[in-house]
Amino acid sequence: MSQSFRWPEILDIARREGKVSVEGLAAHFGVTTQTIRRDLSDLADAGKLERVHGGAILPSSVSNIGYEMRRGLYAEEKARIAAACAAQIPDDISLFLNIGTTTEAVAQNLLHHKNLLVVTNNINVATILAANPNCDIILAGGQLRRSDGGLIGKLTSDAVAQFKFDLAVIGCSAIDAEGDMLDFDIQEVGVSQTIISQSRRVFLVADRSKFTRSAPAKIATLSQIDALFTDHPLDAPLAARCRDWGLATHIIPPSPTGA
Amino acid sequence: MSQSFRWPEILDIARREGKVSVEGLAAHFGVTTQTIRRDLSDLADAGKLERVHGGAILPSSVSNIGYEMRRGLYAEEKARIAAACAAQIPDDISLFLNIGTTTEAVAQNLLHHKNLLVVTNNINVATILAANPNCDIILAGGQLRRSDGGLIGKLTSDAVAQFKFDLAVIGCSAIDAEGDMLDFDIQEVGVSQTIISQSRRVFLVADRSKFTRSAPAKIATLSQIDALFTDHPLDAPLAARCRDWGLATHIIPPSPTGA
DNA sequence: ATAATAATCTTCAAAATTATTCATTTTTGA
DNA sequence: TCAAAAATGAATAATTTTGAAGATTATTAT
Repeated sequence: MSQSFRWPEILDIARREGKVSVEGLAAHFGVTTQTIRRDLSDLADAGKLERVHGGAILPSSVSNIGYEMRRGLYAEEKARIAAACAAQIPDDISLFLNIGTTTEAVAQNLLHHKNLLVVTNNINVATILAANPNCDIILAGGQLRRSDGGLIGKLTSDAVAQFKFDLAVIGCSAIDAEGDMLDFDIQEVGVSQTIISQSRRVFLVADRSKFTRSAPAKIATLSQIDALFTDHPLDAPLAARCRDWGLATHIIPPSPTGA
Repeated sequence: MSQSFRWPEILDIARREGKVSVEGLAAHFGVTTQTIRRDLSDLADAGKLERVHGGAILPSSVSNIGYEMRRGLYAEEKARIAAACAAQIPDDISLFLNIGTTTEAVAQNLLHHKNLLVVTNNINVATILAANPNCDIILAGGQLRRSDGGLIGKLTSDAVAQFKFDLAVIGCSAIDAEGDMLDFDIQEVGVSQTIISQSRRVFLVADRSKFTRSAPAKIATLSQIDALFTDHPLDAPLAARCRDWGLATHIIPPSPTGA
C-alpha cells in the first residue's frame, strides 16, 4: 500500500472545495490526468473520497446526509432562482440572508458584488461569502442548528434587531393558498419576523415545492414582501392576490428542454 | 538506534510543509539521496513520518487532526496540548472556546464529551463540534475575520456578556516575560477580556512559540488564569511568578524521540 | 432515439525511485 | 595509535510510478 505525495493535498482541496476535478488536479500538480485518476481511485478505495465522473467528492457522511440530500432537491431550479434574485441585488447596500438552501445559492451568486455589508444567521452563507473580499460579513449569533447550519433563538433575534437592512433575502418552508409564509421551527419564525421588520425591502426565494407543502408556524403574509422569485407560475387565485398586494413575482422557469 | 542530527530538521520541515522530498532534503543537507532515504526509513519506522514515493509526509494521525491546522507550526505540540487540556474538562458544564488553532484542537478532543453547552466566537470550533450530538453549540455573533474564521467586535462582546461560563479555554498571540497575555487585534482583546470576566475558571492553551513572540495589545495577566497548558518549561523567573499566583502549569513535552 | 463528445479503463514501455550490496570514510573507545 | 563500529557514497538490480495509445464506457447534445 503505497501512498503518494499528492494524497494529503488532494484531500485538503476536497475538504475545502467539497469536490475536486481530474483536470484541475492534473494542472495543479503538473501531471497527466491518468495519474490523477489513479490517485482518485486509490483514495476512493480507501474510503477517503467518492468518485464521480470528472473528479471526486467528499464521501457522504451520516451526519449531514439529510441536508446534503435536501440541497440536491430542485438544485437546478434553486440555482436559477438564485441567479435571477442576485441580479436584482445592487452593490453598496446592507443585506440580510437567512437560513435556507436557496439563500445559500444566492450567496454563491454574490461573490462578485462589491461593497456589500452582509448579515446572516446561516453559517454556510458566511463561509461561502468569505471568498468575496469586497464585502463585510457579520454573523448573527445564536444556537447552532446542526441539520442546516442555521443560527436561531433569542440571541439571533436580538442581534438582528440591532441592524437596519436595505434588503433582506429570505426563504421559508412552505407557502399556503392564502399567501401565508410558513415554517417548522418557531424559533426560526421569530428571527424571520425580526428580519422583515428591520428591512426596507424583502425578497422571498422559494422553489415550486414550497407551494405544495405545509408547516405549522406562520412567519408573515406575502403582502409584507416586495418581490417573490420562484420557478413555476402561481395558482390563479394566489397570483391574483399577489397582484393586488403589488408583489413583483419573478417566474424563472426551469430549462426549456426539461422533462 | 542512533539518531542523526538531520532528524529534527527534517521533522521541522515536514510539519511546516506537510511533506518532504528526498531530492530536496539531499540538496538541503548536501548529502546523497541514499543517506536521506535511510533517514526517512528510520523516521518512518519510528512512526514520525509516513513514507511515500519520492519523499515522506506527516503520518495520517497527525494530518487528520485538522486539515487547516496542519499548515501552522507546532501542529503536533498543539495536538498534545489540546488533548491534555480536554482531559481536564468535565462533562455537564457550560464552556467557552475562543479564537485560535489550539482551541480548535481542543474542540476536536471534545467530540466525545457529553452534555456540554459550548459557546464560541470561532466558526471552525462550531463546525468541528457540530459532529458531537451530545452538546449544544451557541455561536456568538460578530464581524467575520476571514483569516481565521474568528468573530469579533462589539456584537461579540455583547453576546458573550449575556452568559456565565463554568470554564473558558482561551488562546493568545504572545506571552511576555512579565506574564502578560498579548494579542494583535484590539477588537479580539475586548472579547477575550469579557470572556475572562464571565468565567468561573479559565484555561490558557499556548504552544512554546507564544513565549518568544510579542504583540501590542494586553489581554490580561497570567494571575487571572487558573491553568496554563503548554509544551515547554517556562523560564525560571516566569515560572516563579506563576507559582506565586497559584497558576497550575501543565507542561506536555513532545514525544521523546522528537526532541 | 442516435450521434458526438468527454471521461474512464486497460495495457505496456519508459522513467523515476528504491533496496541491496560493498567499498570508503568517519567516529569511537581502548 | 589502532581496531571495531557506524555512517556515507556509489553501483547495480528490483520495484514502483508515470505517461501514452487504444478500447470501452458514460455523459451530453441533436
